[in-house]
Amino acid sequence: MTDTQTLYAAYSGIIDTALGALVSEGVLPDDASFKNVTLEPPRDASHGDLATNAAMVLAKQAKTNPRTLAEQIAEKLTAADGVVSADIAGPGFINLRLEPAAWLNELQAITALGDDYGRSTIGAGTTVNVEYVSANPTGPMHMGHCRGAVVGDALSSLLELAGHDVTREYYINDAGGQVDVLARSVHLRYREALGADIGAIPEGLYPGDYLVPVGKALASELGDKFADAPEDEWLPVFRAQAVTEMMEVIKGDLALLGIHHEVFSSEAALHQAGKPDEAEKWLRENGFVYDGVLEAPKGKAPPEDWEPVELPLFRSTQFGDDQDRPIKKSNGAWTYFGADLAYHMQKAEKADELIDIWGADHAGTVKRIKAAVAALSQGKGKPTPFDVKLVQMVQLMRGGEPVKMSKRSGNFITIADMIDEVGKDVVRFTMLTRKPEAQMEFDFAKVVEASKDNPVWYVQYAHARIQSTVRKASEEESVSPSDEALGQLGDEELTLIRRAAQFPREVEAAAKAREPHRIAFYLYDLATDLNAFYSLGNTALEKRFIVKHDKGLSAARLFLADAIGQVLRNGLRVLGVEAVDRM
RNA sequence: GUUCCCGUAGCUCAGGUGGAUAGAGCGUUGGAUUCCUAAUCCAAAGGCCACAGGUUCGAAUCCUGUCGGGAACACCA
Repeated sequence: MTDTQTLYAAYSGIIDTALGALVSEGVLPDDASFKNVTLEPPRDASHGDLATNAAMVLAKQAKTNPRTLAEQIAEKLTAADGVVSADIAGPGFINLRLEPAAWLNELQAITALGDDYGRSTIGAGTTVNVEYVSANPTGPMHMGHCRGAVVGDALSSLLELAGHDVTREYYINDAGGQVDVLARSVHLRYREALGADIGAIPEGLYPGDYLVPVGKALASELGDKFADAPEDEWLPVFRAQAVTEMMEVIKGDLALLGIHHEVFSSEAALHQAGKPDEAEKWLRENGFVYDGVLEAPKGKAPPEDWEPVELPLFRSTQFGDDQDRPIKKSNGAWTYFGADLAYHMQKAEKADELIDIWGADHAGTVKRIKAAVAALSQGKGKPTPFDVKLVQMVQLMRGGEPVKMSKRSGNFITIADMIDEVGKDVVRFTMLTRKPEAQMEFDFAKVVEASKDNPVWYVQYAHARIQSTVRKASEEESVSPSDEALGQLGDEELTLIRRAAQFPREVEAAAKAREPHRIAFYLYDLATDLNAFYSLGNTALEKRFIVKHDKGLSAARLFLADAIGQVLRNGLRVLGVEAVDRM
């Protein structure tokens, strides 16, 4: 092996070669598909080093039964380099036993590849646009935005590691009614800054103190020329200014989380560029948009002012939606959906694939936007895969009690508050310790606990332990180990190496499934193995990483420790969590 | 009423797009330290994978229905 190749990649290749040989021998058909063939650790380590389901998956295509095919595959595999034996077990699994050096090579691969260990090419350089956060620019980020932000960012990093070219994008909703409300709220603060007595903030405006400085800035910049002017004179000015200020606030909050988007797209700019009109024109020509009358809302009392009106409707029912959806309002303005549809068309022009991360409260709009992307991208001859990931609610707790929040008074828990209290790493890691589509609790007391019950702490602790050990080593112990020394590593070390070797597979599986949380769980398992091995040294001095009077063995163990540390770092980097050296 | 998500050990959760005997942590019980970081480790007990059907060599995983929990059902964003 001249190239540095990871173990699973190498043996996947060997299996492909064996299967290829069977194709040329006519055992398997020429058009056999190997796509469901997997190579994985056997259920029980005593079965061997690697297991493949190839025979079971391909039996049908070979028109034979799994065990017969398994024998033919096993024969080829036994002859392969580095394979000691290939046994058939259960319904047709093939268990491979490897020469011990195979695993030791993996350690060398980890060290040689360093930060690139785990990097994959399955993404094949395709471009993926991940849109996440996209919080309305009306105030600081609060708790509700946090999970989607972290999941989107970790997913982006994961896809990059898996070989995709990722664009992180933020959609600024700066065109709807809520930014007018923002502008009015700022105007009030502006008058306040000029000395007016504004009294209580009226119902329907944003009451938060964070607008006070914006008002002050505008007062000193503009003087009092808009203090008593009619609204239509100052509204555009205040709106633009307020959105700019709020985006600065939001970018600051995101930076606290370690998140940086490459692209910020403005809804207002989209309108100015006439994108929604373009989209509508195309959709009408192709029969996806027609003028029609909406049905009254079902299942609950219709709004008092509801009356049937003819609107331009998008045929989302063709794609499984309950009803067709309006792209324009009766006053002629675009609906959010109308603009969003054009926005996705714009994104699809620049990327091979789109992913949106949304809060679960938007679940009801998934069908229509997926329908729109399907209609537009297929129609334009470039079908673009598009996935919407919904992140469920986070319930904030403190010592088992729900944290009360009142959005009305502007007294909500901001992301800045959270990070201030528990730190960025804790927030990020904790958000990734549950699959996103399940609801979760975030307990301020629990997440800072220093115990095995707290995954963030536990994983960082494992890394700090390794670093501490490495620091303790003498110069002769810190050298590259000889082959003989590496050969002294036994079963207990192998358990650890086996787990480490899973990392590249874990990255690929997580990337394919678009599930960054798997990396968090993997790291926890790796940390468990590390701590288990480390503890052996508490009762048996000869099992420590650093063994007195045995420089060779110490060098081999330290080499192992270093490799595990490298894998922990690589995984934590995907999650955007610091790998600390001391705790 | 409709749509979406969830239902796995007493509790909190994993479970690699169908594979071998169902996995962790907490809690319970019993152990381990001349410690390179014990904020740790080892072991035991604990399961009708909500329920009922279906698909096939094989289902916690896929399909249908039922029951529970959550969320959303504007021309709002």
